[in-house]
Amino acid sequence: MAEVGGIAADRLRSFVERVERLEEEKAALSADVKDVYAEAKGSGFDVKTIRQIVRLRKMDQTDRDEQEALLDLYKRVLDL
Amino acid sequence: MAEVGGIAADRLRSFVERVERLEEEKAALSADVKDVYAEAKGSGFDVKTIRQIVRLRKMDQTDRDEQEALLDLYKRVLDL
Amino acid sequence: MAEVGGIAADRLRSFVERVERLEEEKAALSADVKDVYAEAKGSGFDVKTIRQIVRLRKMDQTDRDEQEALLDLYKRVLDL
Amino acid sequence: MAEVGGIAADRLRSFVERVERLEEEKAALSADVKDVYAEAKGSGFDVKTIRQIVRLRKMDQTDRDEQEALLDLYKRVLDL
DNA sequence: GTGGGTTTGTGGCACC
DNA sequence: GGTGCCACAAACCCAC
Repeated sequence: MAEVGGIAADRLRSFVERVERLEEEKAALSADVKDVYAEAKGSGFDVKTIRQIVRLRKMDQTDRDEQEALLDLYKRVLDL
Repeated sequence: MAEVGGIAADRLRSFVERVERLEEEKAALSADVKDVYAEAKGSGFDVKTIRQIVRLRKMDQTDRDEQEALLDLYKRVLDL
Repeated sequence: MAEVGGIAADRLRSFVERVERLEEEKAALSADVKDVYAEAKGSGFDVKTIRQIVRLRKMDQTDRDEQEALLDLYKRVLDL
Repeated sequence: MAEVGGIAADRLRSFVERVERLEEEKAALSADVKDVYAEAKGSGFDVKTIRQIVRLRKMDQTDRDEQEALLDLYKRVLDL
C-alpha cells in the first residue's frame, strides 16, 4: 500500500464504504423490527413474550439440527 | 387476547412472521458484510484494522477524542 | 484522578491487577478443560461429541427455564 | 464404546462431569471479574478504559506497536 | 442509572 | 500452513 493517494487507497475506501452501507441497511431493518414490536405493543400484545416466541421458533430449528447431528454420531459410535 | 383461535391470534402470528422476515434479511446482510471483509482480505488488507476504522468512523469526533484522552491518562498512571 | 502518582493510581493499579489475576485463573481452568478433553481423546472418545454433550446438558437447563417462563406468561395471557 | 452400560459409559460420564465442574469454576471467576469492574466503577473509574488497559497489557509490545502502526496507516490513507 | 438481552468481535479448533 | 467455523466474551441498547 505504498500509494497512499492511489489505487490501494481507493480500494480501501471502497471496502470501508461498502461495509458502512450494508451496516446502515442492517440498522434500518433493526429499526423496522423495532417498529413492528411497537405496533404489536400498541395492539395490546406483550413485546417481551413475542421476542421469546421468535427466539424459541429459531432455537427449535437449531436444536433440531444439533439433535440430529448428535444422533447420527451416536449411531455411528454404536455401529447402528 | 381472549380469542385464541380468532382475530388476536392471527394478529400475533402476523407480528411474529414479520419480525422473522426482517431478521432473515438482516442475516443476509450480515453475510454480505462477511463477504466484503473476505474480499478485502484477499486484496491484502488487514480485516481487523478495517473493522477498527469502521468503528472509529461511526463514533462522534468528540467521543473519539475523549476515549483517546482517557486511555492516555490511564496509560500514564500505570506507566504503560 | 489528579494525583497520578498517588492514591488513585494505586487503586487503579490494584483493580487492573485483580482482574489480571482472575483472568489468569480462568486461563488455567481453560487449560484444565483442554487437558480433560485430551485425556478423553486418549481413552478413545470423540472430543467433538463430548463437547456437544456438555453443550446440550447446559442448554437443556436453559431451555427448560425459558419454557417455564413462557408457559407462565401464556397462562397469564389466557387468564388460566 | 461397545459397553454402553458398562466401563466406557462410566468413563464418558466422568469426563463430562469433570468438564462441567471446571466450566462452573470458570463461570464463578467470570462473576468475580464482573464484581471487580463494578467496584472500580463505584470508585469513579471508567470500566471500558480499564478493559482496554488489561487488553493492552496482555499484548506483546511488538504486536501492540504493529497494530497501532497499521491503524495509523489506514487512518492516513482515509484522511481520518 | 442499573440490569438483561442482543449483537458484534475475537480467539481457538478442526479440516483441508 | 492456511482457512473456515464455532463458541465464548465484550460492547451496545433498551426497558425498567
